[in-house]
Amino acid sequence: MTNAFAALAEPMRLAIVERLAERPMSVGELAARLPVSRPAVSQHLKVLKEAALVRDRAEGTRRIYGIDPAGLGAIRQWLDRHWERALAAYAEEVEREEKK
Amino acid sequence: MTNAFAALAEPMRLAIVERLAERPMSVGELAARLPVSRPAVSQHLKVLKEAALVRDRAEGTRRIYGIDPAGLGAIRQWLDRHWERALAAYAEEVEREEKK
DNA sequence: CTATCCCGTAAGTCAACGCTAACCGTAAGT
DNA sequence: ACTTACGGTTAGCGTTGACTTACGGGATAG
Repeated sequence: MTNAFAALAEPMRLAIVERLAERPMSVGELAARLPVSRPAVSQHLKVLKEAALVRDRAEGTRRIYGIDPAGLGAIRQWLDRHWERALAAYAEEVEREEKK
Repeated sequence: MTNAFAALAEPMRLAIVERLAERPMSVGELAARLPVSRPAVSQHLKVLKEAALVRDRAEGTRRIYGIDPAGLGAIRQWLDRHWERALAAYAEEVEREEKK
C-alpha cells in the first residue's frame, strides 16, 4: 500500500501519471513533455510499474505506457476503508469542541 | 497534492493515520503502540499536520490528535478527477490488444 | 513556588532517493 | 550488414529524510 503512495509522492511521477491518464504515451514522448531526461522517465516508470500504477506494451522499438487500474483501485479501496471511520471520529471531535 | 501522498508514503505515518482513523489519541499513546520513540512520532505528526491529514487539540498537558477530513478528501478528489479518464484509456488499450 | 508530566525542537548520523552521463540491447530502414 | 532510433541499466554524485539522544517550555498537582 505504501508503494502506491510512495510512487505518487514524487512530483515528476505524479505528473507522469496525470499525462498517462489522458492517453497512453511512449517514453520519449513523456520525456519530451517533461523537464527531465529520458533515463529519469524510464526509472520513474519502473517504480510506477512496480506499484501497479502503469502498464507497458511493446510497439516496435517503442514501449507505450498507460494507466493500470489496479494501483489507483488499491488507493480507492484504502480510502473507502478508512473514510467512514475517520469521519465518525472527526464528528465526535467537533461535537466535543462545541461543548466547551 | 504531492504533500498528502508524500506524507502517507512513510509506513510509520500511514500506521499513525490508520490508528487515528479508529479514534483520536495523544502523542504518547501513539508512541507506546508503535515501535518508534516519541519524538519520531511528534515529527511525523508535524508532517501529517502540514498535509492537512491530522488535527490536534490541547487537553491539559497532552495534545490529542485526530484525522482531518481535508487531507483524505483532497486525495479522494484527485482520484475522482483521474479515475474516469484512466479507465477509458485503459479500455481502449485492452480493446486494441484483443484486436491482435 | 517546586516538581512532574507531556510534548516540541535542535543536533547529528545513517540510509534512501532522484538526477545525469555513459553504455548495451533490440527493432526497423536503407 | 550498417546505420538509425528507441528504451532499459549502471555508476556516481548530491540531496533529502527518518531516527535517536539531549535539551527547553508550558500546564497541572502538591
